[in-house]
Amino acid sequence: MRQDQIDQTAPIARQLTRFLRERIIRNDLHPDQKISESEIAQQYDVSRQPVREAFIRLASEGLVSVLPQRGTRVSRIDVVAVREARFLREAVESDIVRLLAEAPGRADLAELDAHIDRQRAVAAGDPLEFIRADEAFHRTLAEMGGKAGIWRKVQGLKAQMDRVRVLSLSQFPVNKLIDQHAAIVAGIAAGDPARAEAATRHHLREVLSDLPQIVTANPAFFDDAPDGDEDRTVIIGGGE
Amino acid sequence: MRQDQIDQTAPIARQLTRFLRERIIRNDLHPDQKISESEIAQQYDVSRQPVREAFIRLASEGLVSVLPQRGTRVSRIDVVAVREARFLREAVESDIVRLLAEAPGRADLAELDAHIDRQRAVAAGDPLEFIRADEAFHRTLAEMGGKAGIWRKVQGLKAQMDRVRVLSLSQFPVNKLIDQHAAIVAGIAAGDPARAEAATRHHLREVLSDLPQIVTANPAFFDDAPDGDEDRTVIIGGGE
DNA sequence: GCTACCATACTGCCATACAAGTTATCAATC
DNA sequence: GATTGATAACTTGTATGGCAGTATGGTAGC
Repeated sequence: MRQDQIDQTAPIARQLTRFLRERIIRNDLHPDQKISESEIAQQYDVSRQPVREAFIRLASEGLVSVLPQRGTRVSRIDVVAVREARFLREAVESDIVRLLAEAPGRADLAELDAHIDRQRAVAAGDPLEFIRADEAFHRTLAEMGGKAGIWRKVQGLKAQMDRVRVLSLSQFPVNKLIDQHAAIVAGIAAGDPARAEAATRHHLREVLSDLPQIVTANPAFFDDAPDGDEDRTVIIGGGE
Repeated sequence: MRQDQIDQTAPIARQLTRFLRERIIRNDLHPDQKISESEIAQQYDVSRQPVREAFIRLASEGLVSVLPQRGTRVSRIDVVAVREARFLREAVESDIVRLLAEAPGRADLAELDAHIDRQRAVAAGDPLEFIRADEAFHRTLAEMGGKAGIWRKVQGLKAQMDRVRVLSLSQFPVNKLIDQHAAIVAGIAAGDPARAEAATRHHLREVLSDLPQIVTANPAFFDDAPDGDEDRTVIIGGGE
């Protein structure tokens, strides 16, 4: 059914982390679903250990929560984290775009146009495919701006955001989003930092504009009082 | 030498995570220092497995970086992450303080005063002790504001910030910081949200004001191009 | 003296086995 | 029928052994 296959030569735990993360985001593993180490291990025909390590990584991203001796379950979507991720993206990406607009030679406009063409091509097809194209577009911007490092940092938080996007796939105003992408590129091409930045902020603010409706439509998927991974309450150990 | 002792009845891996995190923050384990699973396991007289899992957690916090088949070493301090953490703290805490000032009954002023008294008591002693008191103060604010959940989320990022604070301990203008704390409490007590918020922002902006000097004074501790934990470059797996 | 090579001593990674705690099941008892 | 208690079937946690890949030191060959 799935085509995610383990490559025995590469580190298994990290592959599993990627696979499971994707399955959670695309809602193949849905919130509150219980997943056990042995169950997943059997599915991928590996031992329990790498699965366990993947769980630890996913737990630190807030995608699953492990209850000692009781089980592991997929976390609900943390609305607060989603808003934070969106906020962070806006801060980072608007900065990047401004940079690109200020130094015209830096951005490969032809490549950006190609990205937009691709988005239009898949707009009518599989929504997941569009999200991938969208992802590639934004990542390319970050790379051109020389901010690939920061981009990767944001990704961890972005996973929560992507889960929401998958949920809202059906009512996705895809063409509008593509037009907004085009507007960003146009701002860069014109060498107009203010315009490019404004277009980016506008775009990212609109992406989750329908978050409240999605939450009320799928209450079981969201959580208002999420439980963190472990105890970080005291960074510098108590002395008394 | 150390008093951090493993409690065999509680989950070992999580205890180790806490111990090692503290040792990194307090610079007992310094940047670029190589640490191996077996070495740490021997120190705490446990098996390698929980150590390994602690490493994974610390890696996802950016405190160590594991190089497959090569070794694990303490990460340098990521200046970008430090700034981000400070920024996030300002956003969260100024919001919390404003909330407390708006609803006067909410904050236990006596407890806050007690915190400040404690800070003055330890101001001249062990600098680490002051950081703990400071930490407790800010955490209490978050709890009173009912934002303990968000607070814990920020903690993960804050670890990087704390490392810097430990480095700058000697030249810490401790009394000034305490006065700023008092100003925040005064704002809350007066029921003046704007004043309380301003005091908070001013305080948090000053905490790392000497970051540049610290960086130039200890260049070996900081890194400009940190390497993330693992590959998060593609959230939704490539399809082409 | 310099380079290429090989043995050795590491490293992190994975599989397996065992331990300890939690939940579910079901039967005996009131 | 409702409650209680033992037991079995889970769960995650830990310990151990062996594996493959990497750095290191020394040595043979040039």
